[in-house]
Amino acid sequence: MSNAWHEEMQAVAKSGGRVSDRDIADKVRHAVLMQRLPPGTKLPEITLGEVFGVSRSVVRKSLTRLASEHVIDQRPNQVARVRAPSVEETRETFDARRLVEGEIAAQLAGRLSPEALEALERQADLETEAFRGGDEPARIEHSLTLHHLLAEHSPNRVLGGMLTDLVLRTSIVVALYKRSGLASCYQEGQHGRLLRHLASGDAEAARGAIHDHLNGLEALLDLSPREARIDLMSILGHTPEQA
Amino acid sequence: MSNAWHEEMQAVAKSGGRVSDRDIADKVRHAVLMQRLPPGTKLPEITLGEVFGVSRSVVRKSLTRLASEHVIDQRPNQVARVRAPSVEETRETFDARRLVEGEIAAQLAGRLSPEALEALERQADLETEAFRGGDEPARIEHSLTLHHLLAEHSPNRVLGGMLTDLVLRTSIVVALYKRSGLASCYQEGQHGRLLRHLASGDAEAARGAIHDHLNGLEALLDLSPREARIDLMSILGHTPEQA
DNA sequence: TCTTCTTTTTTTGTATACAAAAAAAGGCCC
DNA sequence: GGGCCTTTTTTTGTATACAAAAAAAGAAGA
Repeated sequence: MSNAWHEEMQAVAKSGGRVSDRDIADKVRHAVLMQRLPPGTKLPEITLGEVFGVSRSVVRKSLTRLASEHVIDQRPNQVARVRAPSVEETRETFDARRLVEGEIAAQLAGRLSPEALEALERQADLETEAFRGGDEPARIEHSLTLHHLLAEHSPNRVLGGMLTDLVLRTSIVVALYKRSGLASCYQEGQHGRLLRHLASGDAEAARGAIHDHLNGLEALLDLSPREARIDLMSILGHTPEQA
Repeated sequence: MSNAWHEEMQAVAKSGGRVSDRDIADKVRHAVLMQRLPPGTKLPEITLGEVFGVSRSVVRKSLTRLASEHVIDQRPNQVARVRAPSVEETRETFDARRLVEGEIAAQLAGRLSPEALEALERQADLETEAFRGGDEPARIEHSLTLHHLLAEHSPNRVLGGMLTDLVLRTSIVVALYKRSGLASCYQEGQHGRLLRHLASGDAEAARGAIHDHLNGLEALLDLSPREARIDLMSILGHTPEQA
């Protein structure tokens, strides 16, 4: 294991107390989201267990969980690796999320309690603040929370669960394919516009706001010729961060 | 463990050779789908292991898998049980499936290869045959296969995966809430109509066919006052098939 | 007879040991 | 130097043992 990886994992491990499989999954997921564990990174059970101070049994459960969330790849008799979604899958993920989140926004329009709306607005404000302050990790967190709130408030819990999954998967591919020069994916006023339509109760306008928001986000990605590079990377087993 | 349950599981166990976690999950899922393991049924790890001839390690993995598919409920320190989706969740599942499968059908219209179309038609014919022959389990299998084929052929693999999940969940609630007098949920000519629109390339007609098909199916269910009964059952831990 | 508390049994959570498979390293020949 | 085979090491798959929690059974009292 390389030093960088090990140190990252040490930092990621819970300071004290017992850790559950959920804790480990949370930490690893977050590290992937924050691009501290790049695609292809190996996640051996023993190492993970040592870092978090638990045995393989617990680690195994968390890995299974992460695999079902499409965060890692888990093939029989092989070490789990951080997944590298292709550009094709990226487009498909956005497509699916437009459909699902658009529908949820439409269903939610005009049916949100004042408290829920206020909570959403608070998140939007926090995101803007973090952007103005140049704290991109915080901005991402706040943006994610906003969309997760949307999923939670969905009257249809099944659709809501699907959105939670899609928000995670989109975040991963955004982190992966963001144009290199780009400092932030913040889109001025977009969340505000969505919230206005949700409050006023215009379902189709809310759906449209979601579509525009996601189209804008997808447009900030570099989805051109990397395809081949990524595929070769995973096929040849070339891992960037460790031997 | 009651005799009925144990015998059912014996029957369900693979005849010979080693069994993987996937095998066990497949068998249990199928038994749930065929209503041979009613909601609330306990699935203790040791018993399952004994029946399939493997240790708890393997069983645990299969249970985790089934939980992520929403087939069973798995709470900390409690035995896994076959899930009993509420009527509310049933409606939400249908709603979600209408959205996703409708979109897939629309995207697929006019884009299916002749071979794919032929395979779909073969499944529809097999279903009709099984219905005419009065073999309901076989009819269900063929109907399921048809929708799974649709999911597989989806150009959007992410949406396809979501549909696979939703088809399973719908089947479970159909088995659970089917009106008691009803012999079959077969809907004359519906699959044929869908396939015609898929072949002719009329996207909105294909979407409409899916909507009608699912609405018709939902209408065959008894979604009235049981809500309370089911909830009490799971809350009070009253299990029908075993002590 | 019903309730409540205690004791026993069952069942899951976690760690660990050993076998099998895959990956890596080393040595060999060209 | 580069490719190929053998050996070693690493890593996962599975079974099992023991502790902790939950469920069930039993006993005592009203």
